[in-house]
Amino acid sequence: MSRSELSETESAPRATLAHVAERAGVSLKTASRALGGESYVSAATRDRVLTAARELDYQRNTAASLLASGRLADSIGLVTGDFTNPFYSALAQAIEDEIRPHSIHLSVANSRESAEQEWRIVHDLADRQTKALIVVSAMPEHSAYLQLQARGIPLVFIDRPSEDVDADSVVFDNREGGRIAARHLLESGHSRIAFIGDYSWLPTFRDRHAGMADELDDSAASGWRELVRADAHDAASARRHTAELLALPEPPTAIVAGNNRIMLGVMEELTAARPAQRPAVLGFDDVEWARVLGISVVTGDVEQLGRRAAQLAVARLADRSAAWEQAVLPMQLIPRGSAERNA
Amino acid sequence: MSRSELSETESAPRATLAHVAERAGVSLKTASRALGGESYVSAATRDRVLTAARELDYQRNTAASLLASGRLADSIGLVTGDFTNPFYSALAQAIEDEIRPHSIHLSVANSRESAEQEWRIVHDLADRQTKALIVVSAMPEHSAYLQLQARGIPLVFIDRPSEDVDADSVVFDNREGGRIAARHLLESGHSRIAFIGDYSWLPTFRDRHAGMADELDDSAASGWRELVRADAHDAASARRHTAELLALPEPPTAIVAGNNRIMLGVMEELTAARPAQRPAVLGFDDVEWARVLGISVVTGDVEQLGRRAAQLAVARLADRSAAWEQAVLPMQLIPRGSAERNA
DNA sequence: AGAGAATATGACATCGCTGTCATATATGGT
DNA sequence: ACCATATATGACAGCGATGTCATATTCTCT
Repeated sequence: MSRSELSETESAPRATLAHVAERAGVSLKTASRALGGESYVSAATRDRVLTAARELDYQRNTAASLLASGRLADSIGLVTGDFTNPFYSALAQAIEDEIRPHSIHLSVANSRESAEQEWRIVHDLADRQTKALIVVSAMPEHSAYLQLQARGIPLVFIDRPSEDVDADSVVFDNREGGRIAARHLLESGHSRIAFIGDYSWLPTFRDRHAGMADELDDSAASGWRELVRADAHDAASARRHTAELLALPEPPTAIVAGNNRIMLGVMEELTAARPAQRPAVLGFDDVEWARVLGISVVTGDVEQLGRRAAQLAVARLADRSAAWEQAVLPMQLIPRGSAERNA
Repeated sequence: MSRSELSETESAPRATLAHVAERAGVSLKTASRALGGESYVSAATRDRVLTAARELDYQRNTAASLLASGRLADSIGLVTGDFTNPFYSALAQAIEDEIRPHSIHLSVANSRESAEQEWRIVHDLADRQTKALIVVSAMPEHSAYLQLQARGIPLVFIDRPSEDVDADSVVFDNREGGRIAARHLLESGHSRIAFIGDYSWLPTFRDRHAGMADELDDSAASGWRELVRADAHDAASARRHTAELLALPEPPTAIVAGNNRIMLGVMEELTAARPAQRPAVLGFDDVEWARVLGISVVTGDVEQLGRRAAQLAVARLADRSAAWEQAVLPMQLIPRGSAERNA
């Protein structure tokens, strides 16, 4: 560590409070008071300090400030796939709403659904100011997270639970969601039901798929498994899958879209292709435009999902001896007509 | 400041590295190495330290860590209205993409379009670790930001410029956007053109409105000013305005929606009300569902908007002597058919 | 005018951690 | 065996700010 001489050289890389104080001709503490907006500083002095600070391009060193004042800059990190996905941004909103009253900040970072990127980000966050992490993980297995836990950083898996690491998690009851979707379509008289889903290794995909199987395997729509398409995380690939399904000799009469990205792709294709027999559509995740388009969806309360995760993270910060909590939130059907059409 | 005795009392409020080291029977530095993942620590020692850390619920004090290591935890704060608005979340995404390579973090906070809340948030961010602020301001005037600048915190106004504070800003050319919208509708043969806009004090509203005036006041649609409705920031109020416009003796043949929230409200009302003469719709801001619904929009490149703002903030961090920059990005029409219908 | 409060300012230790440098022990090659 | 490396560990100072406490310097108000 190099010794700083406080000499009045012309090119100081970073001005420190000492420089400002020297320039303003006051003590360190007085300068601190002026910059910090404390009382008991005369107007003249304050002005001199502020001017000196401006002239020197002074920026308070937050780390030093926090350390000295004992305040700890709590900040929670949120790692999701991509904020252009309204599911994730709604999550961020809910979490921020929940933690602001605790005066905890939210740092966001996006993995773009890449495991490597996720790992890099998580490390970066952990190395810096983040006190706890809330993660929608794009990693198939999570043993790497063990070292974070060992470092004492609370971890909350959200939307996608971890199967190999003990940690708090908040998820929807996706299996039941799958059943609800299947039941609704069966009741609407569909017998050729397709499912376009996420990455097949995702717990959300697997659970929703399993739930549908619960209802469909022994039903009038028992041939459904031939109509399952997976690994469509973005709208473009969902669109391709849709086109493919529509081109089948006997196309599905109903399509279940595994998430809102997929729902978007399906709708884009249906809009563009205008098939003679427009299949019914049932989506997972609710989004604002589903209302406008009258698309029925199976969804959970995303705000709750986020808030619950934030609560767990905050609680962990205070007491990490508590037992892991696995919160499971219900899903429900919001019928809007799209799944009943053309039954 | 209280003196810590390092006594082996049972209820330590926060374990410090010294406690961990003591418990593991190693020096401070060795404990630091083990926790920090440095090399040159034997496996046995590392285990002992990690165990001690876990037992004591140790959390590294980030402020101290950053201070000692000289790293500065750069973090930029983004203040927007509400992340459920895809415009804002797209902005966040773009900013995050831009600053991550600089290993700067993004802290997000939402004002919910309340000036007071914005002020509270901004202060909070400034008091903590945030090095620079990017703000979509909900404040009609910004003199309050002067003290932040005096404190040396770079400020970038985004989407909504400030008229009273000198700072960097990045905005769209909204006036030209208004002209483009008006021209397009005129060319499509409309003569009763309505405009439902944001809060009337917003620069975005005023500029778009002015741009429309440029084209419409002396045109076939010169009566348009009677069909202007303002202060509809959310979908619900936009919906009410739409209903009102549709109920006029001579309803508009085209509606311009001042932003994506408003566009949503307009579409909801049109879907629900199914008017005999469905007016053409032209929106500001592009959103994913506008494609599906075939809604023509006037928009700028939101990703550029965010990236540019982030670049300015980052540049400011390095050199705050540069002149203020006012970046203005172009807007363009994306025709999708909705504005030409029923002309 | 003088006592007591309010206002201004400074000296100094200290927050909790990591960088530097010194030292000690293990390992390996010849 | 012996010296050169590689591996492990610790002592200590110092990061840049703020809290505490002491000390001056005004202001009141009798």
